[in-house]
Amino acid sequence: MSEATDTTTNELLCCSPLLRSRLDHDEAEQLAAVLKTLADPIRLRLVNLVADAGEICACDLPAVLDRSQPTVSHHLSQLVRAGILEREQRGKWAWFRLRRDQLERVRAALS
Amino acid sequence: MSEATDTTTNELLCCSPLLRSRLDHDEAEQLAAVLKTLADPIRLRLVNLVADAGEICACDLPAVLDRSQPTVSHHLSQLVRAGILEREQRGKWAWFRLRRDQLERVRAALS
DNA sequence: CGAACGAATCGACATCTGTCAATATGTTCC
DNA sequence: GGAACATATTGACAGATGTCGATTCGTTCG
Repeated sequence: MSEATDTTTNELLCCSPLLRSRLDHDEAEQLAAVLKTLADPIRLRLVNLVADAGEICACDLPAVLDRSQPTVSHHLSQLVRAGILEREQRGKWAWFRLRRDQLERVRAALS
Repeated sequence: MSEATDTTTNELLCCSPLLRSRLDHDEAEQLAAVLKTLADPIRLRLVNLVADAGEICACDLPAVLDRSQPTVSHHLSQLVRAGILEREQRGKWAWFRLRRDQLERVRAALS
């Protein structure tokens, strides 16, 4: 494959506002799933890093986070799967950007 | 003891805005802890119920949530410990209210 | 093609979590 | 005090989760 492969972006999410409308079982499950993805210190630091830097390369992260390469890869996958990050392949490196709109949806779901 | 025992209110929380300032390890841990408390479908439904009703009695919840009394009690404890709910003893019943300010802090931490 | 390297997947493991039955604690009321 | 009832705590257990080492996959470049 060539440069700039696509942006494996999962469009999940969620949810009517927790404090303002009735939440059914499915919505509760979905919102819980997204929150669970965010509810980890390493993943929060990833979001924080990418928010600050604009984009981050997976190659730098094991050193920054003091976690093994497979562990970092696993956390990144979870964030992409939840729709919080988007992934872009550039040559042999994987770059990640924040999907601010999706994070905003989570915030809105807590209103 | 008599009526209206106090409001076992834990004042935890948290955090500087995730997208706008550097998050250190401790802040990441604290925010992750609060999010983890919210990241469960039963607990989200509890928050949703209490937001709608103003206050809820523990006595009704096992039926509403289709969970055993100990399980419901456990979830309520977690929410109180995280500062999301406040508990009030009235006679032999336990009533819970939402701490909207605390939930708002969580939302703010995701901004 | 083959070597080199970045990232994903697999397998294993310790820990955490949600759940319930059984029991204990606390409160009311006779 | 003692019966009745609401809630919390304890103990046990299955399933999920975070982690790493080893391996595989994918890409680049001699």
